Amino acid sequence: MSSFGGRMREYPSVSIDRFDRDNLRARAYFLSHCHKDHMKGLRAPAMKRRLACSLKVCLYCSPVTRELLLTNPKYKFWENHIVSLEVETPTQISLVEEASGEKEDIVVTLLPAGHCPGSVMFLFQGGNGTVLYTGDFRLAKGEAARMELLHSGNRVKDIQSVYLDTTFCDPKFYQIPSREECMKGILELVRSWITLSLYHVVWLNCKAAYGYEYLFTNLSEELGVRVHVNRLDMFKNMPEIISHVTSDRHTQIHACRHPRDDELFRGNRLPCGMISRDGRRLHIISIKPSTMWFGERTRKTNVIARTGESSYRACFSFHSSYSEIQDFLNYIRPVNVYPNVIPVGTTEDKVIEILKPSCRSYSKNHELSYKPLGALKRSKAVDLADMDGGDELFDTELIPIRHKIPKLELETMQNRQLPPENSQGDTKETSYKATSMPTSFQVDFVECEESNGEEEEEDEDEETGEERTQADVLPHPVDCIAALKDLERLRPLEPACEQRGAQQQSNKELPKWDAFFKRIVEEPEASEHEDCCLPTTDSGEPQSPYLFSDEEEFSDSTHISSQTSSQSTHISEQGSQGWDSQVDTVFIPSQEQKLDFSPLKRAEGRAMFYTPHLPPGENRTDKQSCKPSEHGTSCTKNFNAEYKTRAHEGTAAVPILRDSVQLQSICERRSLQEKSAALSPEAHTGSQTSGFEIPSSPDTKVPKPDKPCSLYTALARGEALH
DNA sequence: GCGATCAGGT
DNA sequence: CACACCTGATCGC
Repeated sequence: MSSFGGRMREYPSVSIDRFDRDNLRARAYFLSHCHKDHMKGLRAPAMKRRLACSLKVCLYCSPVTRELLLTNPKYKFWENHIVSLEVETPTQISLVEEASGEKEDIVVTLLPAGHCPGSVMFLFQGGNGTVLYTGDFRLAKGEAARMELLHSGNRVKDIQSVYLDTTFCDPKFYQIPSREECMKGILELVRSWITLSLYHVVWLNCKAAYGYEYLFTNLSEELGVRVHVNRLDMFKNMPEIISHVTSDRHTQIHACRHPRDDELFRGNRLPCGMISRDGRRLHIISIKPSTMWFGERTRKTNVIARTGESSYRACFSFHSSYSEIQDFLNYIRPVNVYPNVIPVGTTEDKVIEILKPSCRSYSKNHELSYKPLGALKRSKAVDLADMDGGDELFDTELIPIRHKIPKLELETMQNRQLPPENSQGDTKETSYKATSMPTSFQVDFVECEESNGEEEEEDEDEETGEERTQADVLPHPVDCIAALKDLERLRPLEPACEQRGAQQQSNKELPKWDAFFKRIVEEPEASEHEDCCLPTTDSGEPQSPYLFSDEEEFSDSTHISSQTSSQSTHISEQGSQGWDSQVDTVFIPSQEQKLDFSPLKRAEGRAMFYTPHLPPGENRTDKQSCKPSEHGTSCTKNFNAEYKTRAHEGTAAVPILRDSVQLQSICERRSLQEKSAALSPEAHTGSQTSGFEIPSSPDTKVPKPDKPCSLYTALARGEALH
């Protein structure tokens, strides 16, 4: 639960996700998502009075959040004060103190947070530096690297502070199966049950909260069975969701609720009271989404656990795991980090201890005590975030600290079998691995991900720190626009790709100095892409016996392995649902495309319920107009057409225009990428494994591809497994 | 009567 | 485990 007080140190005149007490005096409000613990005070009488006395004060949120909020009559009084901002569209906001007329301009950018429909992070840029408020988030490893707007040019922005969702910032939540893994497990369980007969029904025992929608839509899409829910009016303007849920009880998948639903279930009844049309007895199983995690020493097991004759738990998390948080923060490397959540059982100090090594402020203060291995030192490097516009001199002489991984390129890497767009089919695997790369890149990358050793870099920082800060600060709208012009600047794709490849290798080749300090199981950055991701098997580090223990996570449960989901979960930008299928550049078998929950992809047009109102150029409409045969121009046209300055009545929110030439280059690049994908569709269905591959224990056999389904079926029937 | 807070539940 | 929510009791206005 968020304990964020509502205000950031850098921009105290705005309040985020808290609307009581001092926050009542804020010049502007921001809501990251529609969960009650982030809406404290939002419908209080004090806030009602505040709005009644001000024509100008506004609540900024994503279009989906606005929709969800205003569907609830209790929040209707906000209607004329809500400004929805498009995701991934930098927007200038004037913060005016109404009494004095004092004014401060900031630029805010909403970034997809992957927590629930409409959830976003807020990136603020202004006179006091760049700060990121994550709200609640679930981002897979590498997703920060794919967010264009966290970067300037090819590098991550110089971020002063991150206000971070630390819900699972505890090593005991080291790893949580990916969305894809969890979805896959649930899908197969549901499929195995409801295909037994029309009287076999599943009850998804979901909490009353937004965030399960992708579960419903994917089940519905895969199985052709809509999900019964109590209410669906809030989705009336979200066709991607509403087409997969129903108010008709006569369906085999239910996510409806009742105050005594558990009790009803024990009596073999559904919360909605549905019985079969002919009076025959229903066979109901319940699946309760729960966060199952795998601590650093815990052997990975399953995403589904049987907890009773007709009861299952399915792994499901709205929040990033410990290792996902680390990955995120290590990529951003802010100067400061402030936890939004102090999990029970831990303290703020402990959380900060964990996060500090990922912060530059800490690295500076502690660099002398952390010089364990000279070989791992980074070569001279300066983070020129936000300074690179035209600084080619620096670009050639200095090695950026953290490279953006071009979105499409990263996807390529995650798919592993896919070559860079310009390489050829047969040699694709070797072509990128064998590509030479500068040593400095290797060194750089090792440090980016593996260490907190910042000595050399920070030495450099000391000298240039001021300029860096200055460069990142956007004190004036004109400067903002100038800086933002670089947002989409794209560098040749190969280096980042190679870096990643090389990093995967260097993970294995270089000493793991981290292990000298903490007995943490190191997670190879590339583990999501490894066939076997037992974290420590590739290091010389002594193995914890627990790692290979056959101890089960759940003492009295039948397990369903998630090995079924070892195939690619990558989905190209061409989706398969509804509107997507009409696009003439669909290359991927639909089966492959449906299980993807990357917020980035959502933001790109598979946004569906998360970000249905997409920024121009990122959405399906643009994709459609961006066919390979006509790449470039049409996109640019769309961009320009849609990027009109849009002044909100009574507000000063203005989307920042982007450079159309750069936008065109993006379109062209994406089109090329699509072409490339089209040429090698088999690559998408290759042997890529997701991050949650389960290693076999010595006495187990790996089932054949068709086996898991029969396992699920047997489990669903309650049969014993052997 | 309403809201804030807390305890207890899922 | 913890989440995000609900209900009910209590208190203050």
